[in-house]
Amino acid sequence: MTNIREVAEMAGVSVATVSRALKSPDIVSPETRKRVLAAVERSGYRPNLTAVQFRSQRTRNLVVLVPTVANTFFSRVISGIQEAASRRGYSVLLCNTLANEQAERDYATMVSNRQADGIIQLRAFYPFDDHQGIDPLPMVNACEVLDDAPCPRVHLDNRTAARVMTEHLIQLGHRRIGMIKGPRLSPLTRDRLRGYQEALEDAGIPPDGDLLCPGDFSLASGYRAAASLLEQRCRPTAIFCENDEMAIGAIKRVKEAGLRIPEDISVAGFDDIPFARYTDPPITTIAQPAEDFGHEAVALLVDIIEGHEIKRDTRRVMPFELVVRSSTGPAPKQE
Amino acid sequence: MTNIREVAEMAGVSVATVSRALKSPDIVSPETRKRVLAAVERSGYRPNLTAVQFRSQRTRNLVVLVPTVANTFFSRVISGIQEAASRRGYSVLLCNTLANEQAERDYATMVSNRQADGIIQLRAFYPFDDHQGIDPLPMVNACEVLDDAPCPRVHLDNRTAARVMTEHLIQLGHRRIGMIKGPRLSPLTRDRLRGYQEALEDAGIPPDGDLLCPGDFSLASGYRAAASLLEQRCRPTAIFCENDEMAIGAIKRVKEAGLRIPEDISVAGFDDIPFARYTDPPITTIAQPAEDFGHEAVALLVDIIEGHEIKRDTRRVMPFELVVRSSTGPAPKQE
DNA sequence: ATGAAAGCGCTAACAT
DNA sequence: ATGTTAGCGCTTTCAT
Repeated sequence: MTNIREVAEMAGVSVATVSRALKSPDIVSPETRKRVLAAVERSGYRPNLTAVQFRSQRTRNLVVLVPTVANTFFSRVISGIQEAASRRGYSVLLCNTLANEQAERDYATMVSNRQADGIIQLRAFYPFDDHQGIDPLPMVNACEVLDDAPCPRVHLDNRTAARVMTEHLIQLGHRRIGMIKGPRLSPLTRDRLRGYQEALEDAGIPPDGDLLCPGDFSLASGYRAAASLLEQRCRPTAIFCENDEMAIGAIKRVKEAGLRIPEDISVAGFDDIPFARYTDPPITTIAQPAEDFGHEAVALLVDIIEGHEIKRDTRRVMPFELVVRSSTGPAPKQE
Repeated sequence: MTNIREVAEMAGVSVATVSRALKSPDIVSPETRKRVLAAVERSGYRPNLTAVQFRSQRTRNLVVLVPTVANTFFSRVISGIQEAASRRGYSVLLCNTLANEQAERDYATMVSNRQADGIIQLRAFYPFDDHQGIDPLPMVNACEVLDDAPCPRVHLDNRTAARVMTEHLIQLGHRRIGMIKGPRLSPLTRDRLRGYQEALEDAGIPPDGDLLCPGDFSLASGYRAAASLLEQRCRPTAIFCENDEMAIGAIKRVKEAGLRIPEDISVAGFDDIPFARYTDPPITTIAQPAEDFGHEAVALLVDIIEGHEIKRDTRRVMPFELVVRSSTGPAPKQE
């Protein structure tokens, strides 16, 4: 493997000149530059990136912590992150953490180990044991955000979005609206639940704990939760699921019970994943600008890394959109 | 940020001893080791990974080129890769290439730049401009493989799998079997097509080009292709899709045409993604051990990196399984 | 515009 | 068992 010294010898210049010809071509005379470039070409020289990173104390790598890449919403966010990162000259190290806190901490050490310049966490967990002497902390929290993260956040107004969906259902005449929730401890679940409760309250509908079912964002959990909702003596006429996967699971269960959607029961989702318009019936859901979450997160993180003043409590609240399809309809007449 | 010298001073030893106490604790006296560890603890010292990598000429990073992480099959492969890699002490740099050859070449330079020790390519494209002096080439090609890749391969016997699926359909009495193909130039598409054709031939069914529809593995392309298949004056009684996403698209279109599945027309997929059992009806498909593709690829790649003798033409052919659900059924009676 | 040289933090060969 | 030291390849002062 050719190194910079060999190129310098070939071109008859010093290593410093080779370095300059490559990094800041304008401060090198055109003629010298040409000779250097020729030598680079001829020798097949490639700068040793580990040496560059070591020397310059910058890796131009970004660590992204994602609970699971096997999720159509996150994979869109990731695409957005990669696009924005490469536009700014950064590579991304994608880490599938399966929501494992230890794995997240381990990956976060890549930053304190200088293997990466910053970190984007897509889950509500703070992976640094402490600041480890790094300040400002090169981290951005996006999608599912921590209430007290010591770093900028990019997120949806989940409360309002859930409220809008619930109001849509109420407007259709539903009064018994079941909810299939996400994981217990997630702030996202808490906010969506709050929005749902507020909408009910505003409409004067008394809350009913029996209508709340736990889920974990998986297809199977939606299926199971729907089963328990349908068993109730006075079953809901609508089910609001905290994501589309669970809505798909719920739809399957509802159909197996011989009920029609939306005539007998409405089902709503959240996220607007590509599959949502291919189900039977297509799912009414909340669309989020997934790629833009990635763009924003990268923009903020790179600003931090490059030393721009970014306040710790910066927030970007992304817009959402209610997408009405045919899985929701008027509440059935009272029997 | 503390460095090794400061730790050495704190512990009253040389930097070499600190390095040894951390890397090979057994060759350092217990007492010294204790003092070093205490100093490390007290100072919050973390080895500078870029320095370690630079010095040791090894990064313990693996580059993974994936056409799109937004794919339930690939994301399982990725999970398998990450699991196997971390078990062996490697990190993975996941690169979403969107099947862009230039992006793949760019990422491949991370290996020649020594930012990574090896590369796993999940697509049938060879991303190195030449061997760039590296030999044996630290690359493994998995999932969709190149016929003439100069490196080990991990793949399915796509031809046989497609043949098995087609035979399943033929056994159900189908004679007009449409096929929704993947992208034109993919070897995977070619092999699955071949298996389909062979099964027809064996059954004495003459080939009919009109039954072949192009697709691109997306939901939308399955929908479109099914539309064109249904328009034919003598439409197929079964449609075999080269992946489950296209099958889901096709199912939607078939239902919109007022046809019942499988009574009027059967639809089969490939991959057995999680959604496949949640569609209405659930999809008959070919299951692949996605995570195992990742495990195998990592095992081979690490062997190459660590200098074990691995033949260039090594192949691992992974098993598949026909999963019969209810989207396929007996061919309708002739009218 | 160019060169000489220091040094980033670490590992490993060599010396003790 | 421990210390001394060279040097990995590069960038970047500081001279010229």
